[in-house]
Amino acid sequence: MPELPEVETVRRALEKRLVGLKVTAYELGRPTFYRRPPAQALKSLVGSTIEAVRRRGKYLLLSLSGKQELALHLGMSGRLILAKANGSHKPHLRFSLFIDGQALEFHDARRFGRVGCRLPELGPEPLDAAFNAHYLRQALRGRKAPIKALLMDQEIVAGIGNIYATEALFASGIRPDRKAGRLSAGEIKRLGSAIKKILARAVELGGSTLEDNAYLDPLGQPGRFQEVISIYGRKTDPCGHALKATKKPLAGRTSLYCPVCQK
DNA sequence: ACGAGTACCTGGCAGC
DNA sequence: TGCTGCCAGGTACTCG
Repeated sequence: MPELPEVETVRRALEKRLVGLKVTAYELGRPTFYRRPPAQALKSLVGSTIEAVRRRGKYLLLSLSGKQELALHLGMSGRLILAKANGSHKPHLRFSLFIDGQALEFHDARRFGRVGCRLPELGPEPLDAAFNAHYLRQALRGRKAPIKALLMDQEIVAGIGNIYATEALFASGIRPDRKAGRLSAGEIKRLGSAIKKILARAVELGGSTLEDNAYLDPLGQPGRFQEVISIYGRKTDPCGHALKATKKPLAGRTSLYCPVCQK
């Protein structure tokens, strides 16, 4: 599932291959009713040059000449693929941008992705200095929601989803259903550092590609963070303890933890 | 303001 | 084997 490390990996690949090139055409995939890509927004890009590829949280931003910007969210199954410009016609292709002999294709089986969307309010980037123990303490103060739900709240910190929230809580020894406002200063400090460490490592390894292959980079390469994942999608933790799921889902998500290592 | 719950979509898989 | 039904996920919405 694309979270910050996966989107950042996509960003780097596109930046390397697309900056300075011109959009020559676009094409919509098979018509759909649910979240149809806005043809107008794509059309207005034709003739513009890609000046930068940026990222904010899980959003990818194509900055083009003429102050144009196209925001993309991959949802859970969205995939950006760089292909030869003759264009493929896979069933889940939603649109293609033709860029100097290449095609940038947006495929999205489950159609949770968004194109040409406006960015919502987003909290700090977790790898920036502004995201630190002090900030996190302020943000969690008095909150009664489970800590995992707040880690996945994009207004508190941008870019974390189920995989990295699960891993960060395991690494800092905190149960996902603890009330956020009840964490000690020490726990918050550990949690903040764990988030930074895990996300930075995941970016280095090119993100996580789980068994379902939901995520592949624009050249079709899988990430390697799944090789060092401690508990997400596993049955036992690295010590061999059987993992448990919380009784209630948190923020609507099943939540895995180690009943021995997480307090 | 906050927390909980739900709809949206569809491939894949468990269970019959 | 073939079917049904449920689950996964992020966001935006509603409701209390």
